Amino acid sequence: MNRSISIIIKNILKWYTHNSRNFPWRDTKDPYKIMIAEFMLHRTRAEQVVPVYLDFIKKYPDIYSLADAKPEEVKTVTNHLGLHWRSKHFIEAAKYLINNSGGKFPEEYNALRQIPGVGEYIAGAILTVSFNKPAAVVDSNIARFINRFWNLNLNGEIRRKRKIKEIADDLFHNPEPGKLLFALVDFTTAICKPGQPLCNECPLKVKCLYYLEKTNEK
DNA sequence: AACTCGGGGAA
DNA sequence: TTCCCAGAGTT
Repeated sequence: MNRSISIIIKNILKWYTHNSRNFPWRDTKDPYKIMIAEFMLHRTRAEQVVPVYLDFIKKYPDIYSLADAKPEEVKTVTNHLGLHWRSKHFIEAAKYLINNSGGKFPEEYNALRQIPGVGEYIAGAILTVSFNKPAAVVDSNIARFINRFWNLNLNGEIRRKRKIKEIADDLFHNPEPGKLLFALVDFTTAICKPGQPLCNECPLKVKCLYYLEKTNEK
């Protein structure tokens, strides 16, 4: 691990101890609950997901109760959150896990990706949060942070580009990858946010190439 | 690589 | 009013 990576992790985790947000899916390592939360969090504000998530978990506390659910009742989730194509993933994922892995979540990336609706991000979230395994987890916020901090100057769907994934791989190769994910998401929502980032409040600015370039141009 | 999906809060 | 949110599937 190179030196700047370890400094970033240290500072982000330190920032997180004073600035963490509380969400119900952060109180658990249950991969089922992590998956449900992440299904709901697709392009959707976390605050908007909270009541829907709590209601859903109360109604379907585990894989088996969800597998027996009525599709029209599960659809109330996307009635509230939009992106209706997601609604089929809930029951399909539960049935897939029961039929293919005895109702248990696999603990490796390629196997997780076979679950309906589980893409690169959710697979990584489950690995890091539930199983404490290193895996690159790149959402739009983390991609933006990486793009800025190393001044990569990438455009378009930067989240899926190789350079971003390589750096994310280094970042998440640490003892607390799940905690780092939550910390990075909060940090990139509050400080290194889209539009104008709050560089004055950023604990990483002295190392950030975006900040250094910006301040040099003045 | 580019496009689409969507209700809803924030600017 | 516009913008865009803890992405994934498809073309």
